[in-house]
Amino acid sequence: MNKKIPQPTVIRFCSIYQLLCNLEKEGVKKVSSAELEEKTGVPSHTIRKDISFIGEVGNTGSGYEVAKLKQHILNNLGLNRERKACIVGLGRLGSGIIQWPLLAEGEFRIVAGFDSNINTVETIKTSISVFPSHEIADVVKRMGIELGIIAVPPARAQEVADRLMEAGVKGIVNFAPAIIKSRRDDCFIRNMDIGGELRILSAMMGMRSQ
Amino acid sequence: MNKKIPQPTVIRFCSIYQLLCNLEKEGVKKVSSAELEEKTGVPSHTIRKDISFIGEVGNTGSGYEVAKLKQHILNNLGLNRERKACIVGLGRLGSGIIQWPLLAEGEFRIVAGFDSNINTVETIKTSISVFPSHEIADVVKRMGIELGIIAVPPARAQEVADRLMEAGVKGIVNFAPAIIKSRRDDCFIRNMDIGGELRILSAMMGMRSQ
DNA sequence: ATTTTCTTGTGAAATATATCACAACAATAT
DNA sequence: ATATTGTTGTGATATATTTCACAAGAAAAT
Ligand SMILES: NC(=O)c1ccc[n+]([C@@H]2O[C@H](COP(=O)([O-])OP(=O)(O)OC[C@H]3O[C@@H](n4cnc5c(N)ncnc54)[C@H](O)[C@@H]3O)[C@@H](O)[C@H]2O)c1
Ligand SMILES: NC(=O)c1ccc[n+]([C@@H]2O[C@H](COP(=O)([O-])OP(=O)(O)OC[C@H]3O[C@@H](n4cnc5c(N)ncnc54)[C@H](O)[C@@H]3O)[C@@H](O)[C@H]2O)c1
Repeated sequence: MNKKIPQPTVIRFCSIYQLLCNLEKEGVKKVSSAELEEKTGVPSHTIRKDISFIGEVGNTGSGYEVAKLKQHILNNLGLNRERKACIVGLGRLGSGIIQWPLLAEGEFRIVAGFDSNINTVETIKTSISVFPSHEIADVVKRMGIELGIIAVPPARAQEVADRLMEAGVKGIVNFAPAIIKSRRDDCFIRNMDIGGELRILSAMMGMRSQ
Repeated sequence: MNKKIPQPTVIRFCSIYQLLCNLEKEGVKKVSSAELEEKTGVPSHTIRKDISFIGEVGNTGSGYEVAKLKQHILNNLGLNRERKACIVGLGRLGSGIIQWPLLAEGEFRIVAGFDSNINTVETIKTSISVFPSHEIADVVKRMGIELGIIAVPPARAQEVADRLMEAGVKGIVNFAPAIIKSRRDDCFIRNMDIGGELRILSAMMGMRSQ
């Protein structure tokens, strides 16, 4: 363990973590790599290899304890403290998302919203604080915000991302159908675009092989 | 060209396609692999290697014509005809998504919605047809629907996916925070979960290296 | 006309990831 | 007690992907 964890492994861990949360809610106590394969489609030897990067945590002969494996992933992925997030763009999508200020299983909390339209800022009804977007730098630093969610029109996405990075945000989820680039090697970006996902599916369908 | 296109290449093409659409709207006519690197962060040699899988399309010395490269990707990814999609789960998220029946740049059209709550089906105000979810198999076959979007609670996601696959859907975008598995090798699944994306960012942040 | 500057396309090499195969051990059955 | 079955963890191997390096050709400059 403690070697560098491959990126595909990190991404699978995040899926498996969600699965473990759901299993725990169902009252499942133990799970084997074969059962995880059955539920995720990821081959059991890949799952075991993944887990080997974060140390021995299973029981030879009887598999993994759900709670223990979950906690182990939590610790190794740095999810064991709540991180603060903000959202930029309070239109239809953004104002929907802030209705769930707690995200994932409570590992993230949206604490601030921004919009360039002062009218939106003044009239929106929400439980979190909202600000005009020229206050991004101030508020992000003051509140210790580490993550940003972008829900502005595509043509504005890169400039908003640049501002968030400038303010010190270290991770960005972008909902705009625009490819935005990290200009800092200490900030990571994930794009979430339903159109893009449909294109990927469409292309895979045309090639008949996962 | 015409070899099997690697999956990471397919995914990058989908990003680059969106970028080319946006560039075209801005009136940009030509672009080089170095400029694409500047805009996406993907190294120029990777971009050129990717493009080499779909044949020669650039001009030595002067780069790529935006319209031509875009069309070339469109053809090779099988995006050159509109595909029909349906959405299952017409709650807050699902009823929001059907307000945009045309997705991506018009390559996809949502033509039907389903919900298990008959009251929702009867009262929802929308321009697309809605049905109780026991009619999934019928409607999917009748309308020639190829893609499904899942927006039901996580505990219901796998059963809905199974029904869609049974009905003949070949690609699924899942918004529920649940890992769902394809039980058929001719159906592909993409999960879109903001919580999962935040976890991935969080993990990357903890490891300081993309 | 000739030189210089760009740029693509692609085999070859390097790196990263996934798969295999099995020793080691625990649980269960006989 | 012993045999059988089930399961993990991990080196070794195979496969996939990325990066490199440069020939070849077009455009621009001189
Ligand atoms: N709504 C959806 O279901 C959906 C689906 C797919 C993609 N998207 C994408 O998500 C993004 C948001 O969609 P939407 O429907 O909420 O759009 P919207 O037009 O309703 O809202 C955009 C908001 O961003 C604000 N804004 C604009 N420029 C800004 C800036 N520079 N700084 C801060 N705020 C700014 C606007 O004032 C507005 O409130 C868009 O990029 C859209 O393409 C949305
Ligand atoms: N709303 C968001 O912004 C958001 C954010 C993150 C994740 N999600 C996820 O997206 C999914 C939908 O969220 P939502 O807020 O729209 O939930 P919701 O409760 O508002 O809507 C769910 C809808 O699904 C229907 N449904 C339930 N079981 C069904 C079945 N078996 N077949 C067909 N329809 C069924 C319900 O009748 C309801 O209309 C959930 O999994 C949620 O966790 C939503």
